[in-house]
Amino acid sequence: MTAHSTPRPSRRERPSKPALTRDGIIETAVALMGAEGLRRVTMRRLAQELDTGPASLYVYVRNTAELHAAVLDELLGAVDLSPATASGDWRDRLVRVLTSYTRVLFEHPGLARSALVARPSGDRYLDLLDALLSLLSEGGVPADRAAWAVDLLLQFATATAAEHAAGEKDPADAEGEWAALARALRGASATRHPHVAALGTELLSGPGEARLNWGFHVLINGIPHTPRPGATGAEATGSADWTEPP
Amino acid sequence: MTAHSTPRPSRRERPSKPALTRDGIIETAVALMGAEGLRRVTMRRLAQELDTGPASLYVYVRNTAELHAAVLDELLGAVDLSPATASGDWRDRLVRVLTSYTRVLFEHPGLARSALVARPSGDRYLDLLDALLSLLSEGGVPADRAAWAVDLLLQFATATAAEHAAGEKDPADAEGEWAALARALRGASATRHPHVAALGTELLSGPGEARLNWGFHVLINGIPHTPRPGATGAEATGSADWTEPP
DNA sequence: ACCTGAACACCGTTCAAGT
DNA sequence: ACCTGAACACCGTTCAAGT
Repeated sequence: MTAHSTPRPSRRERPSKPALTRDGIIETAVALMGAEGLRRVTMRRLAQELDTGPASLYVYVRNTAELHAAVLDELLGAVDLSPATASGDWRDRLVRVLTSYTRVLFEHPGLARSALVARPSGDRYLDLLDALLSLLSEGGVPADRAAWAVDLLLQFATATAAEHAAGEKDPADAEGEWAALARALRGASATRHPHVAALGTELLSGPGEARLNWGFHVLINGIPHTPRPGATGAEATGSADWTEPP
Repeated sequence: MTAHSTPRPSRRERPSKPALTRDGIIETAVALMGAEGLRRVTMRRLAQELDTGPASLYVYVRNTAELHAAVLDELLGAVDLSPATASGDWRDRLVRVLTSYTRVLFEHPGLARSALVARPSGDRYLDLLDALLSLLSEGGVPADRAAWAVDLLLQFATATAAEHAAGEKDPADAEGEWAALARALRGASATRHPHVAALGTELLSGPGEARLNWGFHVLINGIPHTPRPGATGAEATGSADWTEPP
């Protein structure tokens, strides 16, 4: 029996226990999230899964926020970036990539919440940034503006997914919140809140997908019309010119 | 001594202990947040402040999310809505109201985080909605579009404030996250991530205020150019026309 | 040098049992 | 009817002490 054929000595209780490395920890975290949801991906529960104490994880991961960011970066591998190199209108393809990103986050809204605060910075995230920047560049968006635009687009997608984090655990809670807002809107006083009263629950209307799509298009239509302040020396006397012909 | 001049009997330990009512609880929560920050506004800590057990609070408040939403609504009283009824370009005045809203949230980014998931639905929030809707109406934005636009504008402002929730406790954490992303961007491979590499930390550049302002203007410029799908019978064969002349 | 048991200082929420 | 003590089932993070 040669060395290469020797199965590595398995630990007593779990033959396939992953090695305690950063990658192993994150891999286990992803699996745990798939099995039990993000809210079970805690330092303690994860340590338990790895047959160790929570303190051990702090050797490889700074804190819970960093752990979640790493998990998200892993998940970002599922985003479809192929439209970036396909043919067709750049705007449509931009929306396709962003929609794919949003769909991935919708699966784990809690992760979207974390992403707003602790952004991922791994390879998958850079892949996504690069794809979006290449589409904006193709669309003739100046580089300085694209740098800000990519943030704006991702922030909108992320925030939209994060909104669904309500009642990830208990759907009754989410319903309660929604119902409270709907009640408030329906009951709006025509004298104190005339515009709200006139619209009523129209303010909450429409399928989420249509609103998401509309939002993407508002941004994509607005970006070419909105130069960065001072970009071409227009800031002058304090109040920049915030519009520009297409 | 008549009844109206009789001071109400004070409880032994805290003469000015607020009554245990919903309003009293929320008032105390606001004070506690001012004194110790949002992360101390927990059911347990709040109960302690009110000299009772946490279970008592559940008679008046459904859960922690609802508590935070109520606190936020209270805070929204500080938003300056006066530009809504002032004179001048409606776009500028819209930005002024939104900037005031964002400034209030910046003081308590954790609350902005909650707001993305559990929106407030109190009077202050309706006041804000109505002010924004009146400005959009003044700008000639069709009502159905304004209903979605107001959401989009507030979501952007809220998400921007929420991003600052990183390191609300320990500034070192926030620095760590930011540094990690900056390192990743600077170290981007020119072959795998050419666009990211070309921009580098330009992606993180600029004062937050300028980016916020730019974002508002992108939205405000995009909204008049982007009809809601099917609004005027244009949806036809599945792919709506997502642009419109100003 | 590397790792971790045990502790510190907390959480949200529920419910049986009191008044 | 209204309220709550006590319990249940957890948290993140640190650090002294082990190997």
